[in-house]
Amino acid sequence: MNKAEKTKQFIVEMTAPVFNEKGYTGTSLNDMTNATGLTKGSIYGNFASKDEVALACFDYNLKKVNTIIRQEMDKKTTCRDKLMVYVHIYENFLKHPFPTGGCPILNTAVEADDTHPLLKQKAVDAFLSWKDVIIHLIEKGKEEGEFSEDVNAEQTALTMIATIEGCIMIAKLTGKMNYRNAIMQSVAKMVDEL
Amino acid sequence: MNKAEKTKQFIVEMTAPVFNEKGYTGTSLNDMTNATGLTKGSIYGNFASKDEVALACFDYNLKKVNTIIRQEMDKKTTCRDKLMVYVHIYENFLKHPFPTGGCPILNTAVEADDTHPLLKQKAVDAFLSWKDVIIHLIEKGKEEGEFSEDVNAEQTALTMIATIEGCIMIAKLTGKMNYRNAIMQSVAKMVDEL
DNA sequence: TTCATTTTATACCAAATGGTATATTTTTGC
DNA sequence: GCAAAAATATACCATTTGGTATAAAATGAA
Repeated sequence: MNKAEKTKQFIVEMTAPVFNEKGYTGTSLNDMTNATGLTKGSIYGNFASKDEVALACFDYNLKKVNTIIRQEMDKKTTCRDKLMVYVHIYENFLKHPFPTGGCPILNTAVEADDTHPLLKQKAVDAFLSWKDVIIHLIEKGKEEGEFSEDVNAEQTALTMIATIEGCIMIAKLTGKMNYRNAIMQSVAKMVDEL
Repeated sequence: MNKAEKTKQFIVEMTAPVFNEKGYTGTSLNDMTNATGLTKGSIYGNFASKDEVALACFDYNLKKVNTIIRQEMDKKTTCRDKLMVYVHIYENFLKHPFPTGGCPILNTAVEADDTHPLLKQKAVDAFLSWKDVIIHLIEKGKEEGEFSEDVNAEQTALTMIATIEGCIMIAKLTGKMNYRNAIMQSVAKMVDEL
Protein backbone atom coordinates (compact mmCIF):
# COMPACT_ATOMS: atom_id res chain seq x y z
CA MET A 1 0.00 0.00 0.00
CA ASN A 2 1.71 3.16 -1.25
CA LYS A 3 1.29 6.69 0.05
CA ALA A 4 -1.64 7.57 -2.21
CA GLU A 5 -3.62 4.51 -1.22
CA LYS A 6 -2.88 5.13 2.43
CA THR A 7 -4.07 8.72 2.19
CA LYS A 8 -7.17 7.65 0.31
CA GLN A 9 -7.93 5.18 3.07
CA PHE A 10 -7.16 7.85 5.67
CA ILE A 11 -9.54 10.34 4.06
CA VAL A 12 -12.30 7.75 3.99
CA GLU A 13 -11.73 6.72 7.60
CA MET A 14 -11.83 10.30 8.84
CA THR A 15 -14.75 11.54 6.77
CA ALA A 16 -16.94 8.43 6.91
CA PRO A 17 -18.37 9.34 10.34
CA VAL A 18 -19.06 12.90 9.17
CA PHE A 19 -20.95 11.75 6.07
CA ASN A 20 -22.93 9.26 8.14
CA GLU A 21 -23.86 11.90 10.70
CA LYS A 22 -24.46 14.96 8.56
CA GLY A 23 -25.43 13.30 5.31
CA TYR A 24 -24.16 13.97 1.84
CA THR A 25 -25.56 17.48 1.43
CA GLY A 26 -24.79 18.38 5.02
CA THR A 27 -21.11 17.54 4.69
CA SER A 28 -19.07 20.32 3.10
CA LEU A 29 -15.56 20.24 1.72
CA ASN A 30 -14.69 22.29 4.78
CA ASP A 31 -15.95 19.51 7.03
CA MET A 32 -13.77 17.14 5.08
CA THR A 33 -10.61 19.21 5.43
CA ASN A 34 -11.34 19.67 9.13
CA ALA A 35 -11.85 15.96 9.67
CA THR A 36 -8.70 14.99 7.83
CA GLY A 37 -6.41 17.94 8.50
CA LEU A 38 -5.67 17.90 4.78
CA THR A 39 -6.34 20.64 2.28
CA LYS A 40 -8.81 20.69 -0.56
CA GLY A 41 -6.09 20.18 -3.11
CA SER A 42 -4.89 17.14 -1.26
CA ILE A 43 -8.32 15.59 -1.13
CA TYR A 44 -8.99 16.33 -4.78
CA GLY A 45 -5.67 14.81 -5.66
CA ASN A 46 -6.96 11.49 -4.35
CA PHE A 47 -10.63 11.72 -5.28
CA ALA A 48 -12.28 13.19 -8.35
CA SER A 49 -15.18 14.72 -6.46
CA LYS A 50 -17.08 14.94 -3.22
CA ASP A 51 -19.40 12.26 -4.60
CA GLU A 52 -16.56 9.81 -4.97
CA VAL A 53 -15.54 10.30 -1.35
CA ALA A 54 -19.13 9.90 -0.22
CA LEU A 55 -19.50 6.62 -2.10
CA ALA A 56 -16.27 5.26 -0.64
CA CYS A 57 -17.46 6.32 2.82
CA PHE A 58 -20.73 4.48 2.41
CA ASP A 59 -18.83 1.32 1.50
CA TYR A 60 -16.55 1.81 4.49
CA ASN A 61 -19.40 2.30 6.94
CA LEU A 62 -21.36 -0.62 5.55
CA LYS A 63 -18.35 -2.91 5.69
CA LYS A 64 -17.85 -1.94 9.32
CA VAL A 65 -21.36 -3.13 10.21
CA ASN A 66 -21.14 -6.25 8.07
CA THR A 67 -17.81 -7.26 9.56
CA ILE A 68 -19.21 -7.09 13.08
CA ILE A 69 -22.26 -9.12 12.11
CA ARG A 70 -20.29 -11.79 10.28
CA GLN A 71 -17.83 -12.12 13.14
CA GLU A 72 -20.60 -12.64 15.68
CA MET A 73 -22.49 -15.02 13.41
CA ASP A 74 -19.43 -17.19 12.92
CA LYS A 75 -19.41 -17.81 16.66
CA LYS A 76 -22.90 -19.32 16.49
CA THR A 77 -23.89 -22.69 15.08
CA THR A 78 -27.68 -22.81 14.83
CA CYS A 79 -29.65 -20.64 12.43
CA ARG A 80 -31.73 -19.29 15.28
CA ASP A 81 -28.64 -18.18 17.16
CA LYS A 82 -27.26 -16.63 14.00
CA LEU A 83 -30.46 -14.63 13.52
CA MET A 84 -30.34 -13.62 17.16
CA VAL A 85 -27.01 -11.96 16.47
CA TYR A 86 -28.93 -8.98 15.07
CA VAL A 87 -30.78 -8.66 18.35
CA HIS A 88 -27.68 -8.91 20.49
CA ILE A 89 -25.62 -6.55 18.38
CA TYR A 90 -28.18 -3.78 18.34
CA GLU A 91 -29.03 -4.37 21.99
CA ASN A 92 -25.53 -3.37 22.98
CA PHE A 93 -23.96 -1.89 19.92
CA LEU A 94 -21.83 0.34 22.11
CA LYS A 95 -19.59 -2.66 22.71
CA HIS A 96 -18.95 -2.96 18.99
CA PRO A 97 -17.07 -0.59 16.68
CA PHE A 98 -20.31 0.58 15.10
CA PRO A 99 -20.16 3.42 12.58
CA THR A 100 -20.82 6.81 14.11
CA GLY A 101 -24.17 8.19 13.09
CA GLY A 102 -26.06 4.90 13.02
CA CYS A 103 -27.04 2.64 10.15
CA PRO A 104 -25.65 3.87 6.81
CA ILE A 105 -28.45 2.14 4.92
CA LEU A 106 -31.13 4.02 6.85
CA ASN A 107 -29.32 7.34 6.64
CA THR A 108 -28.67 7.03 2.93
CA ALA A 109 -32.14 5.73 2.15
CA VAL A 110 -33.79 8.70 3.79
CA GLU A 111 -31.51 11.35 2.33
CA ALA A 112 -30.73 10.11 -1.15
CA ASP A 113 -34.06 10.26 -2.91
CA ASP A 114 -33.58 11.25 -6.49
CA THR A 115 -30.76 13.62 -5.69
CA HIS A 116 -27.94 11.07 -5.43
CA PRO A 117 -28.78 8.03 -7.56
CA LEU A 118 -25.43 6.28 -7.09
CA LEU A 119 -25.60 6.59 -3.34
CA LYS A 120 -29.19 5.42 -3.35
CA GLN A 121 -28.28 2.40 -5.49
CA LYS A 122 -25.64 1.43 -2.95
CA ALA A 123 -28.25 1.57 -0.21
CA VAL A 124 -30.64 -0.55 -2.27
CA ASP A 125 -27.96 -3.17 -2.92
CA ALA A 126 -26.97 -3.28 0.74
CA PHE A 127 -30.57 -3.71 1.78
CA LEU A 128 -31.24 -6.48 -0.75
CA SER A 129 -28.12 -8.37 0.27
CA TRP A 130 -29.08 -8.06 3.94
CA LYS A 131 -32.51 -9.44 3.10
CA ASP A 132 -30.91 -12.34 1.24
CA VAL A 133 -28.71 -13.23 4.18
CA ILE A 134 -31.74 -13.50 6.45
CA ILE A 135 -33.77 -15.42 3.88
CA HIS A 136 -31.00 -17.96 3.41
CA LEU A 137 -30.63 -18.41 7.14
CA ILE A 138 -34.35 -19.05 7.48
CA GLU A 139 -34.41 -21.48 4.54
CA LYS A 140 -31.43 -23.33 5.95
CA GLY A 141 -33.13 -23.45 9.33
CA LYS A 142 -36.18 -24.98 7.69
CA GLU A 143 -34.08 -27.62 5.93
CA GLU A 144 -32.44 -28.59 9.17
CA GLY A 145 -35.76 -28.85 10.96
CA GLU A 146 -34.95 -25.90 13.18
CA PHE A 147 -37.81 -23.71 11.95
CA SER A 148 -41.38 -24.51 10.95
CA GLU A 149 -41.85 -25.28 7.25
CA ASP A 150 -44.66 -22.78 6.79
CA VAL A 151 -42.59 -19.74 7.75
CA ASN A 152 -42.61 -17.09 5.03
CA ALA A 153 -38.90 -16.37 4.75
CA GLU A 154 -39.10 -13.16 2.76
CA GLN A 155 -41.86 -11.66 4.84
CA THR A 156 -39.96 -12.47 8.01
CA ALA A 157 -36.75 -10.99 6.61
CA LEU A 158 -38.50 -7.81 5.54
CA THR A 159 -40.25 -7.40 8.86
CA MET A 160 -37.08 -8.03 10.83
CA ILE A 161 -35.17 -5.41 8.87
CA ALA A 162 -38.00 -2.90 9.05
CA THR A 163 -38.29 -3.31 12.81
CA ILE A 164 -34.54 -3.08 13.37
CA GLU A 165 -34.22 0.04 11.22
CA GLY A 166 -37.21 1.63 12.90
CA CYS A 167 -35.62 0.74 16.20
CA ILE A 168 -32.39 2.48 15.26
CA MET A 169 -34.30 5.58 14.23
CA ILE A 170 -36.30 5.69 17.46
CA ALA A 171 -33.29 5.04 19.66
CA LYS A 172 -31.32 7.79 17.95
CA LEU A 173 -34.25 10.20 18.07
CA THR A 174 -35.22 9.75 21.69
CA GLY A 175 -31.96 8.51 23.19
CA LYS A 176 -34.01 6.05 25.27
CA MET A 177 -32.18 2.77 25.66
CA ASN A 178 -35.21 1.01 27.12
CA TYR A 179 -37.20 1.84 23.98
CA ARG A 180 -34.50 0.17 21.94
CA ASN A 181 -34.44 -2.85 24.25
CA ALA A 182 -38.22 -3.25 24.16
CA ILE A 183 -38.27 -3.25 20.36
CA MET A 184 -35.32 -5.64 20.06
CA GLN A 185 -37.12 -7.95 22.49
CA SER A 186 -39.97 -8.08 19.98
CA VAL A 187 -37.50 -9.02 17.27
CA ALA A 188 -36.15 -11.75 19.53
CA LYS A 189 -39.67 -13.06 20.07
CA MET A 190 -40.17 -13.09 16.32
CA VAL A 191 -37.05 -15.19 15.83
CA ASP A 192 -38.08 -17.46 18.69
CA GLU A 193 -41.43 -18.18 17.05
CA LEU A 194 -40.00 -19.22 13.68
CA MET B 1 -57.57 35.47 7.34
CA ASN B 2 -55.86 38.55 5.87
CA LYS B 3 -53.38 38.66 3.04
CA ALA B 4 -50.32 38.10 5.20
CA GLU B 5 -51.74 35.00 6.83
CA LYS B 6 -52.85 33.67 3.48
CA THR B 7 -49.38 34.13 2.01
CA LYS B 8 -47.77 32.53 5.03
CA GLN B 9 -50.06 29.55 4.61
CA PHE B 10 -49.35 29.51 0.88
CA ILE B 11 -45.58 29.49 1.42
CA VAL B 12 -45.88 26.59 3.86
CA GLU B 13 -48.14 24.60 1.56
CA MET B 14 -45.81 25.01 -1.40
CA THR B 15 -42.50 24.43 0.41
CA ALA B 16 -43.61 21.66 2.79
CA PRO B 17 -43.20 18.92 0.15
CA VAL B 18 -39.76 20.24 -0.78
CA PHE B 19 -38.54 20.23 2.82
CA ASN B 20 -39.93 16.74 3.34
CA GLU B 21 -38.22 15.45 0.19
CA LYS B 22 -34.90 17.24 0.26
CA GLY B 23 -34.52 17.82 3.96
CA TYR B 24 -33.65 21.00 5.78
CA THR B 25 -30.07 21.35 4.54
CA GLY B 26 -31.00 20.17 1.08
CA THR B 27 -33.65 22.83 0.61
CA SER B 28 -32.27 26.21 -0.43
CA LEU B 29 -33.93 29.59 -0.51
CA ASN B 30 -33.84 29.17 -4.25
CA ASP B 31 -35.92 26.01 -3.96
CA MET B 32 -38.35 27.97 -1.85
CA THR B 33 -38.73 30.81 -4.33
CA ASN B 34 -39.15 28.29 -7.15
CA ALA B 35 -41.81 26.37 -5.25
CA THR B 36 -43.78 29.48 -4.35
CA GLY B 37 -43.09 31.77 -7.28
CA LEU B 38 -42.37 34.45 -4.70
CA THR B 39 -39.12 36.32 -4.17
CA LYS B 40 -36.78 36.09 -1.23
CA GLY B 41 -37.91 39.45 0.07
CA SER B 42 -41.48 38.28 0.02
CA ILE B 43 -40.71 35.11 1.93
CA TYR B 44 -38.59 36.96 4.49
CA GLY B 45 -41.38 39.46 4.95
CA ASN B 46 -43.52 36.64 6.28
CA PHE B 47 -40.91 34.50 8.03
CA ALA B 48 -37.86 35.50 10.03
CA SER B 49 -35.62 32.75 8.67
CA LYS B 50 -35.42 29.54 6.73
CA ASP B 51 -35.62 27.72 10.05
CA GLU B 52 -39.00 29.24 10.82
CA VAL B 53 -40.39 28.08 7.47
CA ALA B 54 -38.97 24.60 8.02
CA LEU B 55 -40.59 24.32 11.45
CA ALA B 56 -43.96 25.46 10.06
CA CYS B 57 -43.59 22.95 7.24
CA PHE B 58 -42.93 20.11 9.66
CA ASP B 59 -46.11 21.00 11.55
CA TYR B 60 -48.02 21.17 8.29
CA ASN B 61 -46.78 17.78 7.08
CA LEU B 62 -47.39 16.14 10.43
CA LYS B 63 -50.89 17.56 10.67
CA LYS B 64 -51.63 16.17 7.23
CA VAL B 65 -50.78 12.64 8.38
CA ASN B 66 -52.55 12.98 11.69
CA THR B 67 -55.71 14.30 10.08
CA ILE B 68 -55.91 11.29 7.79
CA ILE B 69 -55.35 8.88 10.66
CA ARG B 70 -57.89 10.54 12.93
CA GLN B 71 -60.50 10.61 10.18
CA GLU B 72 -60.10 6.92 9.47
CA MET B 73 -60.05 6.01 13.14
CA ASP B 74 -63.29 7.86 13.77
CA LYS B 75 -64.97 5.53 11.31
CA LYS B 76 -64.03 2.50 13.42
CA THR B 77 -65.54 1.46 16.73
CA THR B 78 -63.37 -1.29 18.21
CA CYS B 79 -59.81 -0.67 19.42
CA ARG B 80 -58.52 -3.41 17.18
CA ASP B 81 -60.07 -1.80 14.11
CA LYS B 82 -58.71 1.57 15.18
CA LEU B 83 -55.19 0.11 15.41
CA MET B 84 -55.68 -1.56 12.04
CA VAL B 85 -56.13 1.90 10.55
CA TYR B 86 -52.33 2.25 10.52
CA VAL B 87 -52.09 -0.92 8.46
CA HIS B 88 -54.76 0.10 5.98
CA ILE B 89 -53.49 3.63 5.56
CA TYR B 90 -49.91 2.65 4.83
CA GLU B 91 -51.03 -0.28 2.69
CA ASN B 92 -52.63 2.08 0.23
CA PHE B 93 -51.44 5.51 1.19
CA LEU B 94 -51.71 6.62 -2.42
CA LYS B 95 -55.44 6.96 -1.89
CA HIS B 96 -54.86 9.46 0.89
CA PRO B 97 -53.42 12.98 0.67
CA PHE B 98 -50.17 11.84 2.23
CA PRO B 99 -47.32 14.35 2.47
CA THR B 100 -44.89 14.10 -0.44
CA GLY B 101 -41.57 12.64 0.65
CA GLY B 102 -42.93 10.17 3.20
CA CYS B 103 -43.14 10.32 6.97
CA PRO B 104 -41.95 13.69 8.30
CA ILE B 105 -41.01 12.11 11.64
CA LEU B 106 -38.68 9.61 9.97
CA ASN B 107 -37.17 12.19 7.64
CA THR B 108 -36.59 14.70 10.39
CA ALA B 109 -35.31 12.11 12.86
CA VAL B 110 -32.65 10.93 10.45
CA GLU B 111 -31.52 14.35 9.27
CA ALA B 112 -31.78 16.52 12.36
CA ASP B 113 -29.16 15.07 14.64
CA ASP B 114 -27.56 17.81 16.64
CA THR B 115 -27.68 20.24 13.76
CA HIS B 116 -31.29 21.38 14.11
CA PRO B 117 -32.40 20.98 17.74
CA LEU B 118 -35.79 22.64 17.32
CA LEU B 119 -36.69 20.46 14.36
CA LYS B 120 -35.48 17.38 16.20
CA GLN B 121 -37.57 18.29 19.25
CA LYS B 122 -40.66 18.49 17.05
CA ALA B 123 -39.91 15.00 15.75
CA VAL B 124 -39.45 13.70 19.30
CA ASP B 125 -42.75 15.22 20.43
CA ALA B 126 -44.58 13.82 17.40
CA PHE B 127 -43.16 10.37 18.04
CA LEU B 128 -44.05 10.41 21.75
CA SER B 129 -47.59 11.53 21.08
CA TRP B 130 -47.99 8.81 18.43
CA LYS B 131 -46.76 6.26 20.94
CA ASP B 132 -49.26 7.57 23.50
CA VAL B 133 -52.16 7.23 21.07
CA ILE B 134 -51.34 3.56 20.51
CA ILE B 135 -50.77 2.87 24.20
CA HIS B 136 -54.12 4.39 25.12
CA LEU B 137 -55.88 2.38 22.43
CA ILE B 138 -54.31 -0.83 23.76
CA GLU B 139 -55.14 0.01 27.37
CA LYS B 140 -58.71 0.82 26.42
CA GLY B 141 -58.91 -2.44 24.48
CA LYS B 142 -57.77 -4.29 27.56
CA GLU B 143 -60.39 -2.60 29.73
CA GLU B 144 -63.12 -3.53 27.31
CA GLY B 145 -61.96 -7.14 27.18
CA GLU B 146 -60.92 -6.83 23.55
CA PHE B 147 -57.22 -7.52 24.16
CA SER B 148 -55.45 -9.89 26.51
CA GLU B 149 -54.56 -8.37 29.88
CA ASP B 150 -50.92 -9.39 29.71
CA VAL B 151 -50.14 -7.37 26.61
CA ASN B 152 -47.26 -4.96 27.12
CA ALA B 153 -48.80 -1.78 25.73
CA GLU B 154 -45.64 0.28 25.46
CA GLN B 155 -43.57 -2.49 23.92
CA THR B 156 -46.30 -3.14 21.38
CA ALA B 157 -46.61 0.56 20.55
CA LEU B 158 -42.87 0.91 20.11
CA THR B 159 -42.62 -2.17 17.93
CA MET B 160 -45.56 -1.13 15.79
CA ILE B 161 -44.08 2.30 15.16
CA ALA B 162 -40.61 0.89 14.50
CA THR B 163 -41.97 -1.60 11.99
CA ILE B 164 -44.13 0.96 10.22
CA GLU B 165 -41.29 3.48 9.95
CA GLY B 166 -38.89 0.80 8.76
CA CYS B 167 -41.54 -0.21 6.24
CA ILE B 168 -41.83 3.34 4.91
CA MET B 169 -38.07 3.52 4.55
CA ILE B 170 -37.86 0.20 2.68
CA ALA B 171 -40.81 0.99 0.42
CA LYS B 172 -39.33 4.35 -0.51
CA LEU B 173 -35.88 2.89 -1.03
CA THR B 174 -36.82 -0.06 -3.17
CA GLY B 175 -40.11 1.10 -4.64
CA LYS B 176 -41.42 -2.43 -4.15
CA MET B 177 -45.06 -2.36 -3.15
CA ASN B 178 -45.11 -6.05 -2.27
CA TYR B 179 -42.33 -5.48 0.27
CA ARG B 180 -44.49 -2.84 1.90
CA ASN B 181 -47.54 -5.11 1.86
CA ALA B 182 -45.62 -8.01 3.37
CA ILE B 183 -44.37 -5.89 6.25
CA MET B 184 -47.75 -4.31 6.90
CA GLN B 185 -49.21 -7.80 6.96
CA SER B 186 -46.88 -8.55 9.85
CA VAL B 187 -48.13 -5.45 11.65
CA ALA B 188 -51.68 -6.65 11.07
CA LYS B 189 -50.80 -10.02 12.55
CA MET B 190 -49.32 -8.26 15.54
CA VAL B 191 -52.54 -6.33 16.13
CA ASP B 192 -54.56 -9.50 15.59
CA GLU B 193 -52.65 -11.31 18.31
CA LEU B 194 -53.16 -8.65 20.99
C1' DT C 1 -60.40 58.79 -2.42
C1' DT C 2 -56.89 59.30 0.48
C1' DC C 3 -53.08 58.06 3.00
C1' DA C 4 -50.80 55.25 6.28
C1' DT C 5 -49.64 50.50 6.71
C1' DT C 6 -48.61 46.23 5.17
C1' DT C 7 -46.83 43.23 1.69
C1' DT C 8 -43.82 42.23 -2.15
C1' DA C 9 -39.93 42.95 -5.40
C1' DT C 10 -35.35 44.71 -6.49
C1' DA C 11 -30.76 44.95 -5.77
C1' DC C 12 -27.40 44.16 -3.06
C1' DC C 13 -24.11 41.80 0.74
C1' DA C 14 -20.60 38.78 2.98
C1' DA C 15 -19.69 34.18 3.56
C1' DA C 16 -19.51 29.52 2.09
C1' DT C 17 -19.96 26.27 -1.53
C1' DG C 18 -17.66 22.79 -4.84
C1' DG C 19 -13.91 22.87 -7.74
C1' DT C 20 -9.29 23.91 -10.20
C1' DA C 21 -4.69 25.61 -11.96
C1' DT C 22 -0.40 25.93 -10.33
C1' DA C 23 3.34 25.90 -7.24
C1' DT C 24 5.72 23.24 -3.74
C1' DT C 25 6.91 19.39 -1.29
C1' DT C 26 7.44 14.38 -0.71
C1' DT C 27 8.01 9.64 -2.47
C1' DT C 28 10.06 6.39 -5.10
C1' DG C 29 12.69 3.71 -8.52
C1' DC C 30 17.28 3.72 -10.00
C1' DG D 1 21.73 10.64 -3.69
C1' DC D 2 19.24 12.08 -7.57
C1' DA D 3 15.99 12.95 -11.00
C1' DA D 4 11.11 11.78 -12.31
C1' DA D 5 6.78 11.08 -10.58
C1' DA D 6 3.41 11.52 -7.37
C1' DA D 7 1.23 13.80 -3.58
C1' DT D 8 0.10 17.94 -1.19
C1' DA D 9 -0.59 22.92 -0.35
C1' DT D 10 -1.56 27.56 -1.98
C1' DA D 11 -4.23 30.72 -4.09
C1' DC D 12 -7.59 31.41 -6.80
C1' DC D 13 -12.39 30.88 -9.44
C1' DA D 14 -17.50 31.23 -10.42
C1' DT D 15 -21.63 30.10 -8.22
C1' DT D 16 -24.71 29.60 -4.57
C1' DT D 17 -25.75 30.16 0.03
C1' DG D 18 -28.75 32.63 3.70
C1' DG D 19 -29.90 37.14 4.57
C1' DT D 20 -31.02 42.40 4.32
C1' DA D 21 -31.81 47.36 3.17
C1' DT D 22 -34.73 49.74 0.44
C1' DA D 23 -37.82 50.84 -3.10
C1' DA D 24 -42.27 49.77 -5.25
C1' DA D 25 -46.84 48.08 -5.04
C1' DA D 26 -50.96 46.44 -2.93
C1' DT D 27 -54.12 46.71 0.84
C1' DG D 28 -57.40 48.64 4.09
C1' DA D 29 -59.52 51.87 7.41
C1' DA D 30 -61.30 56.72 7.53
